[in-house]
Amino acid sequence: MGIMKKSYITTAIPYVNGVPHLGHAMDYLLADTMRRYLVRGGEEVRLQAGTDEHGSKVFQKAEASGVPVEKFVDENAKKFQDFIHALGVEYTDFVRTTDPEHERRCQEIWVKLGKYIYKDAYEGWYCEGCEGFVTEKEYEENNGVCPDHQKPYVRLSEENYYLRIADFKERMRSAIENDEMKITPAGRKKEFLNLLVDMPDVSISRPKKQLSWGVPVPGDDTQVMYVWIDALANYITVLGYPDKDISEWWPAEVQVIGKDILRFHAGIWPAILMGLNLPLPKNLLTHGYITVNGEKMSKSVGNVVDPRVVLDKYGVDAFRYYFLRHVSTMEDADYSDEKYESAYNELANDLGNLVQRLATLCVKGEMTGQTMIERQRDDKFDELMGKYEFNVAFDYVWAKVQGLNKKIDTEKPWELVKTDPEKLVMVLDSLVSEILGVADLLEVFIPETAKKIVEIFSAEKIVPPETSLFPRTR
RNA sequence: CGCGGGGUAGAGCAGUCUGGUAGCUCGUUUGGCUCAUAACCAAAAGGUCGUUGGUUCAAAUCCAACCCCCGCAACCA
Repeated sequence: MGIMKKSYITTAIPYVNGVPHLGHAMDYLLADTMRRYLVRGGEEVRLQAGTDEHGSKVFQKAEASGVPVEKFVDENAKKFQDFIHALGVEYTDFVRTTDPEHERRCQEIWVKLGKYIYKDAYEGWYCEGCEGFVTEKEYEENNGVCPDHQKPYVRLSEENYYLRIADFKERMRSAIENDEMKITPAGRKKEFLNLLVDMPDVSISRPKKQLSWGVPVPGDDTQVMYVWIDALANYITVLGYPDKDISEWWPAEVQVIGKDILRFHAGIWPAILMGLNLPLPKNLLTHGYITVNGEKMSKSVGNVVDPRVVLDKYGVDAFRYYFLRHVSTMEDADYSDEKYESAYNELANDLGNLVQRLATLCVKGEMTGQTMIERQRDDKFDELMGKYEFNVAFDYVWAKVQGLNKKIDTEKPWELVKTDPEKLVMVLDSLVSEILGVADLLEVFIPETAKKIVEIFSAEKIVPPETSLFPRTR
């Protein structure tokens, strides 16, 4: 056996301003599915997760709730960690941007990027009440007066540090075009390449008086890092950069992101990496949004679905089943309670019932369990997983589940019990071996259930589970 | 003339890049089965593929024009 191949997978780090969201769940599920798939193929995989904890919004929110900001972010980081665990997602590394090690490493990265950073003035409309700038569009919509403070905006200019994106544009474009850094799906790649043409240099700091809760800019007491370097660098600081040689793990095999943050991960992040002379990630896997009953989730409409509530409804594997099979890996997709329930019924009817009936038949045939001796290669499955079409791959596995139900009907083992005990054993033997093969594939998507199936059909004596895998709810 | 996504069976979708008998899941109807969770299996019904025109032996697919729906300020992934 040679040395195990090593792969690194990352998830976007959520801003701890809010609570876990269905979008975060997609990040974690996709990354975890890929991780399980690679591990199944014999690779050693590190999966990063983390939280983005700086910024004035977090600071203000902590103040408003009367909690010290350190405690506030501790509590919120914990919420996300609990959530990730509840999803059955197993990360190997967790990074918090307020971790002193991360902060120190960010400062070192800033220094290394020195020659691509310059200072310039930002000029815009500013509200003295909000202590913040507004966009030109907001200015026009509010007719030049801040609606919160009834004060007219003033034209103000402030000093910011900028990262010179222009220096890297050409290399970024070619890396994306020739899939050196592959953006999936292809449509988003095109979309971003268009966007890249006009991409301006990016402001990477704020005056300290405006943004106190953040990483100080090295060598300038008056400035604090704005989100970009602080947040994006997490992917490598968690590996130990720049203290450690990270070439074992970096470049990442895949970085999972939502479609809204593609521009930062395809535009700013590669600039940082190039500035540090580090290779670009091999893949950016971009997923869509989840809508609810066909509508965009929004706090003001009040239709935000709390994933933790959904999770509690039928358990973690039902959740994973829905969001990995019935939600397109890359495109937007819809959630509704009705659809969720109907998906649960599929689990119960197709898979739960299959396990139940096959185990019962095995009792009649007095079957002993099998251990899987050799994993079968499955080219079709590998092809789909390789394209990150997880939902299609899941469909493909599900067809195997349905195929087993068909096979039982065709072979009629319950008749063989009376007529042909020898053939019965043969038939059941092959069914057991096939269901173990299916369970092996299912482990990638619904690990808890897969494990139960393996336990049942590899036991010394096969018996149906005491409680069915997915009990009916109505 | 802003940008993007979409319009295929009652519902949700695939197929469009690379033209060749229109497919999947759910639902509906009928039948089968009784090992199983009112499950499972089989068969059937159901579509002028948004509209119009063009290219072609052949168009859901390629080309052109048009119509309709949904996103694109902020909270928010």
